[in-house]
Amino acid sequence: MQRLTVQRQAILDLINASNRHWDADEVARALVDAGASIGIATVYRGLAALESLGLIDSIQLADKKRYERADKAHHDHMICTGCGHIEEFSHETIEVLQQQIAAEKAFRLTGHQLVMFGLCRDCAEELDR
Amino acid sequence: MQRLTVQRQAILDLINASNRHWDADEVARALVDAGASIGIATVYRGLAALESLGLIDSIQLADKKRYERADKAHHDHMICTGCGHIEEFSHETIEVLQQQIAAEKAFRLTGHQLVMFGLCRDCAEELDR
DNA sequence: AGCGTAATGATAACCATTATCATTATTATG
DNA sequence: CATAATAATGATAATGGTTATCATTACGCT
Ligand SMILES: [Mn+2]
Ligand SMILES: [Mn+2]
Ligand SMILES: [Zn+2]
Ligand SMILES: [Zn+2]
Repeated sequence: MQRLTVQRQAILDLINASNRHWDADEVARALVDAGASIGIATVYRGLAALESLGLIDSIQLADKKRYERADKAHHDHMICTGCGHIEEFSHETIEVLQQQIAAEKAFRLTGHQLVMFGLCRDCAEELDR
Repeated sequence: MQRLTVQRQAILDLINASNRHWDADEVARALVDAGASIGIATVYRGLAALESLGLIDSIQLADKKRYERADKAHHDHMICTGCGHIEEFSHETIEVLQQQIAAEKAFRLTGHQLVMFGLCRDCAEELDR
């Protein structure tokens, strides 16, 4: 990315101003709703460009990729299969153990993604009721 | 699944006879190459049906779903981004810590997927050379 | 101002997966 | 056994997220 265009700045601002995990379509809709003019292809390219610079982070879910602010410490995700709510967590021991496992297998670790699935408190209660 | 048809039995046998992580297309091709007659739609349906019965397991990767034998103990995966090699591992402490984290957040945990990315020994050496 | 190049946006293409639907196979029933 | 009910198959269309194409526009620089 050589140019931080107005479109890319708008994407970055939108994501940085929230704690959500956005998919490309949500970003496009939010920007258009806010009066911006941006095509969906530009959103996809902008998200990829911003991520490659480390300005935003992403998680790859089963159906789609979701983007979030990069100015938070590394964390993993717990997703409610009932309502879609995403809870963040981090656990230093889990991180260290992963490095140990990689070392044992002679893997040069470059990244990881831990996603836990389940029901949030509300959805679990609703189900029990 | 009410009927374990010859097609579904063939899918199950193929997967059970290997340690690979198969995608739908690979399963279809392998069966056709082995002389079976099976359509790709039937493979997709068969894989889903077998999984829902717990007869096979799956991991959801970024681009596609991959299936494997279910008669192994639970494990997670480390994937080489160089050659695609998939290494399996399991770590009891990581499993327990996940349950603790879920309990703290009042999540009713139903599953998880931990994928580590990196370079296997061979690919790392190749890169250094 | 003019040139070189990166980015945009509409749209086509791609790819994995699911839906449709007529046909076939299997199971249940008389 | 014959036949009805229904589940599964397979060819193919459709879907949905994402990437590629390409003409046009915007930007940075001299
Ligand atoms: Mn997050
Ligand atoms: Mn495995
Ligand atoms: Zn929920
Ligand atoms: Zn490798």
